Amino acid sequence: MTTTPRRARAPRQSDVARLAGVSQSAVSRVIGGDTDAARIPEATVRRIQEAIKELGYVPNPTARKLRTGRNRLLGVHTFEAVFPRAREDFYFEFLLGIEERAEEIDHDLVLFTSTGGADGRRRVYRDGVNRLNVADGAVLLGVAADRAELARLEADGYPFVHIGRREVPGTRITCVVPDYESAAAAIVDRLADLGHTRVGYLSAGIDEESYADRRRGYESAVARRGLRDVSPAGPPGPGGVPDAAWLDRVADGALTAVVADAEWLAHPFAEALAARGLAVPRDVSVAVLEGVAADAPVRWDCLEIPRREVGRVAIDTLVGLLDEPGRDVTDVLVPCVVVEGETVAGVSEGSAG
Amino acid sequence: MTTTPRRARAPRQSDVARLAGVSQSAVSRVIGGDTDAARIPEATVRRIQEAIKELGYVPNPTARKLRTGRNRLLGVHTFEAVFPRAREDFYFEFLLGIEERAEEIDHDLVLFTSTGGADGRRRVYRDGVNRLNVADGAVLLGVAADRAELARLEADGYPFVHIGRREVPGTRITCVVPDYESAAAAIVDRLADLGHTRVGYLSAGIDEESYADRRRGYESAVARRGLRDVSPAGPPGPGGVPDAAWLDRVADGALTAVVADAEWLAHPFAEALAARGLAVPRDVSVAVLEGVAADAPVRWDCLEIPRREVGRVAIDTLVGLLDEPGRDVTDVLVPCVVVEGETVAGVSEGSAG
DNA sequence: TTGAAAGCGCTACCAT
DNA sequence: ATGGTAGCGCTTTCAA
Repeated sequence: MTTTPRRARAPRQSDVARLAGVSQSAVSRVIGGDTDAARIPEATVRRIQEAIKELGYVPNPTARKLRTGRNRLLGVHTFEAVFPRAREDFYFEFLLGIEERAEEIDHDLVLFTSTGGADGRRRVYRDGVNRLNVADGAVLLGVAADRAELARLEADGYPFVHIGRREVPGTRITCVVPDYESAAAAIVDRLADLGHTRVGYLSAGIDEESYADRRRGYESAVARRGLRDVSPAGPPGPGGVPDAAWLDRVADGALTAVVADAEWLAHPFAEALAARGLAVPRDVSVAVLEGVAADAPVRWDCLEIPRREVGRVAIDTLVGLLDEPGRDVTDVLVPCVVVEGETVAGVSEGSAG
Repeated sequence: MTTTPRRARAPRQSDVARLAGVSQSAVSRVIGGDTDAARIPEATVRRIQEAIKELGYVPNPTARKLRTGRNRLLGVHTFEAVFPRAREDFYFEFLLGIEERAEEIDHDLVLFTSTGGADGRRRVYRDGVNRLNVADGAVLLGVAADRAELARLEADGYPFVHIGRREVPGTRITCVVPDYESAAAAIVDRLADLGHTRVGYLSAGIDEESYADRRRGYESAVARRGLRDVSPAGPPGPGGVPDAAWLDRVADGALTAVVADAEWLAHPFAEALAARGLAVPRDVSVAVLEGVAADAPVRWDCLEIPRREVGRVAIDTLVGLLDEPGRDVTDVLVPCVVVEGETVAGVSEGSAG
């Protein structure tokens, strides 16, 4: 048995060319499948392919990338968590969609993992080096995206898309986002269809784009349907309990339906109602504007956030950006599904007014 | 406000050089920190750094890699599973160690994710292309490592280490492995120290290197300490229940201690003993040659597999390979800790003999 | 139909 | 101390 020397130099196109008795460019063309443009005779192609096989030649992706700017590598950068850990549920479905779609379109994925700061937050730029640059472009995700880094990436002309809306003043970044606005509006429409005319919005008070989207959808639908908005004035107290004065008004029949932008607001609200002798959905309907685990204690009417689809769309959007660098896409919306649960009902006679 | 043209060409060293009024190689030297070798005056260095800042220059890792063969990118390839899922995941602790160490030595990690086959198994080679090639080297893991791929990688001279021993005939692959052999021997030594002279080995019958390691450690220690080996003849029946005839001999006092190479063998064994009126560890001591969850129903005497440390060592070994391509490392052993539980005791008087 | 050669951005050698 | 330049492996234009 011949002992292969360890760490032998990898064969290059020129080696293949020499063995096949052709020029290096011929080899390149055969590998690139360019046999149409410059018709290479069957026989030559075969000779080259044999040489490739004999030498065990594999193209060098680095050289390819340097030359063409592409290497069919897409980066994925998450701004927090080491390997998907605490937020594993949050990321997981997105990642599945990303992977699934990348593979369908024959791209490889590169997951950038290293943190970079002692704070555990992940950075794109380390010592001024854009680590993502080895990939053709990247999908970024993370609730705590660093806006300065996004802005810099954008200024550097690095192609990327962000999952979740992120607005950075003076910058147009391409985002792929669940369409919370339409979903919130659809829920209000449903309430209106069921006869509700006085509704309220329970806000967690989170200052983030996706929550603004929900609120906007709610407000536009309330206006469009001519409903009366009877939302509490301020943010909830600790534990998500709403303002007591407002609760008393609700107990007096000030509204018949409430929309909460987080599940953890709905629970204390329902309990506060119960304490006042009201029941959900008999007296007040409640809908939640986010996804709720299937095994949750209460089957809230809620949203289903199409995480997987968002991941897939992110890949397609990114590749679109790569193929057409001129394009200026900003938001790509992915529809949410409204899930009917057990907490929304028609207006009961007693509370109609 | 000036509108930056989207997707502007990234600045190169030559741009910096022009702006600073120096040659491109001077720029390269400043960036490479080579100011010692070829003393560049303070003033020049500063001018160059200003130009770098003004232009927002960042080095191109692809070009770097093409030139030097290194880009401080280490690949991680897992042969199965999509994204590392839960904490309990087989991979998780290894990955933590890998990430931790890579970061300490200022390398970035690239997680190769895409499957490649319809079977869901991950491949290194796809259409003959070694996808790992963008990284300087890689750590591979996976219980179902494809030996053919390992052999090919090795033949191609690609630098990699494998976590867990994998033997491929005719090939010397570098493995980082928990030292099961020593650990198994240490456990037997402890049993011998406690007065046990007749012992048995419960094998799950898994045909894998790490199980062979355990058995070897057991057998060498048994021989060295002059113990009598009273192991069951064949593999366990369904459910891990050992051969009944052998159990009867155990009930007759044929041995006083047993070592199991999997936790799921220890349970049915203990139950079978109980059915025959024997107790663990009163009559028979039992040790498990693998890690056991801290919250397991029985606190077995067992091993603690240093997964995190294995990950760290894998990185160091890999980088060692990169720095000294000539070296021919094969197995790197990482010590296991023997965890004392409640299932091993000294030989009781009644069963001594 | 095929080959020669330029050049992607960088590092390092060899001049000055 | 600094600059010119070769060349990493590849794709692609231009000539032959």
